[in-house]
Amino acid sequence: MPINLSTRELRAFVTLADERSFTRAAAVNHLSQPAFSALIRGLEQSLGARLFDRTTRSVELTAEGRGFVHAARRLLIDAEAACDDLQAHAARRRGRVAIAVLPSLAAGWLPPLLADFHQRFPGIELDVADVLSDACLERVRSARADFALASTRAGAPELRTEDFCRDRFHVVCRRDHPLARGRRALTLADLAPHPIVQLARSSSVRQYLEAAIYPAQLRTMLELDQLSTVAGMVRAGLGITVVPSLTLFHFEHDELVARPLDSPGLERQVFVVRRADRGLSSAAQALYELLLRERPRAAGRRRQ
Amino acid sequence: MPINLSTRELRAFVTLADERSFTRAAAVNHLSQPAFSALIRGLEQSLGARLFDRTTRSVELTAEGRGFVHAARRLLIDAEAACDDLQAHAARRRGRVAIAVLPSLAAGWLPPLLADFHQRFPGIELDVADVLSDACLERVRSARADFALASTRAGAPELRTEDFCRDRFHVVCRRDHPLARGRRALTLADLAPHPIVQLARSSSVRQYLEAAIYPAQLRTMLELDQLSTVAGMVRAGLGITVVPSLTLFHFEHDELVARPLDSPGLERQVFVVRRADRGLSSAAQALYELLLRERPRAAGRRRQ
DNA sequence: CGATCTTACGGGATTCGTAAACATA
DNA sequence: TATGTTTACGAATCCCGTAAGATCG
Repeated sequence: MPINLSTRELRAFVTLADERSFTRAAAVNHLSQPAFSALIRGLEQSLGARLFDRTTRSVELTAEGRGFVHAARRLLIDAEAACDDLQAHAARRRGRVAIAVLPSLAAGWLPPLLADFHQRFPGIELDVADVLSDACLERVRSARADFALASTRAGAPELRTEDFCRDRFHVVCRRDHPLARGRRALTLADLAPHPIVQLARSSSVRQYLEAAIYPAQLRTMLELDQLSTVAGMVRAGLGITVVPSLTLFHFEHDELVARPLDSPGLERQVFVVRRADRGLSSAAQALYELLLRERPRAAGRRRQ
Repeated sequence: MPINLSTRELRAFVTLADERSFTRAAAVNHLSQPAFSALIRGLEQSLGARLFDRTTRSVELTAEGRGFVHAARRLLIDAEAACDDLQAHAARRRGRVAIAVLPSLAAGWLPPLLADFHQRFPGIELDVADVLSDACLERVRSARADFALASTRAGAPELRTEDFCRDRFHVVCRRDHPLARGRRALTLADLAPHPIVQLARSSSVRQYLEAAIYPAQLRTMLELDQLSTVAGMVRAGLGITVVPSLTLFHFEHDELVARPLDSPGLERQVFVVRRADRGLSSAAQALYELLLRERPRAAGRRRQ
């Protein structure tokens, strides 16, 4: 049967050691003097050791009590620090949120939302992993991320997947390009005659695109690694390109026009993935709700 | 109004985090399940933060609670260590006693008593300063010693002086020396014709002796620093010596005889000196009582 | 005699355990 | 339905504050 000990008792003990008077220490602790006396007596009794040598005129720590004071002070400080820390985390004054987000979302859509979040909760550390879908899932599974925005469902049973938004593909071309005229959505057939500037085969967007239109193929004329370079090439009139709508911010330029591309199955689904067995921290929950509230609505109509 | 927190609550919290079941955790804490549930609820309420996500089928820590577990475990360990330490000190299983004792007492009378003490309280560290009287008092005043056995009263008001024992002087000579015959106490007049082997003028014994017999003087023929050397000289027949009875153990030898020396005022008083404002530690009190119980009774009759 | 700690005691809040209600897999 | 948590409630306990008692300077 282990001992019981409360911070109230420790505080009483420490103040009595400081004040060396039951009357004053009782006042400090907002107790009547007899109640305070009983509190100290109870503490001594449960500890099994005298802490004070008291006569009616003087109250002094015993040698053993003198040693215990230091431990009591430290215990009080540690306990208060632990409570403060807990409360700060619960109140989102401190904490850390780690998320894993597809690069296409992380670059254009996410930054203003993170800025908003940081302004509302300046004490929260943020950790964004802008990695591909599988890496996103792995981060959540290994608890290195609180949740993820990925383009594949999670297979593991400890992960829970929910729909987040849909990402349509768009054709981007120069304003003076034949495809720039007209308002209706384009089809794969419309693209056939035109050479296309694409991302490298290693990119997930390219892989997704090719898988979605299979067995049809696009007329690739140039492969690049960075979307911003693709934009430059398209602006220079080297060709057109096809990209997910969430990356269109790379192509916002007067000389360029984006038109939606309609094709069966050519629509990338984005998911929210989180652990099924544990809830989100208070801070993570707040970011989660913000992102869900501000999620991309209709692909292609988003404006900077 | 600072928060209150008890080890009982922390233990309940930690066991629930471990067991992940109110029923099992309640059993561990020897409480009915509803009472245990109320305990946790009260803890969450006073902390102002949810600690567990509970459904009827599962109990899991919240993210904030997960952080608090570590702090709680450490707090429990620290609190228990502090209590154990206090109890060990009170029970004299641990601790430290520092005393300051006149060299004459420290060398002969003290050792067997310290051995006895150490056997009864093997966990108590002992620190004996075998220094002269003024240094003894200084050690107590500066709290480097719990108490002291000294030959001068303390002047400082924060020190309390009490009688400890009286130390008579003895004449030591060879068994074949003229002074060895007879049983009565000797007087200064008896010593006059005989050359004397003495300690150096810097020694307190020598100073005390000369002050006590002033204006009379002894016929010093040889001065030495160590009492054991004095003993050797006396055994070799170089002369006689005069020493406090408490140092007679240096002279216990078949060839030597000790006879008390009677002279007005020639009696060294030994005092116990301790701080007036604070009590002794439990361990120091035990040693204090042992030394008082075993203090040298009648000078000169003490046997090894 | 005055200041201060301890003891005595009645009232109120807290906490406990039993029993019933409620919720999920 | 079965397991496990929460709610309801009477009883025991604990704790507080007032008042009286004891003790030392």
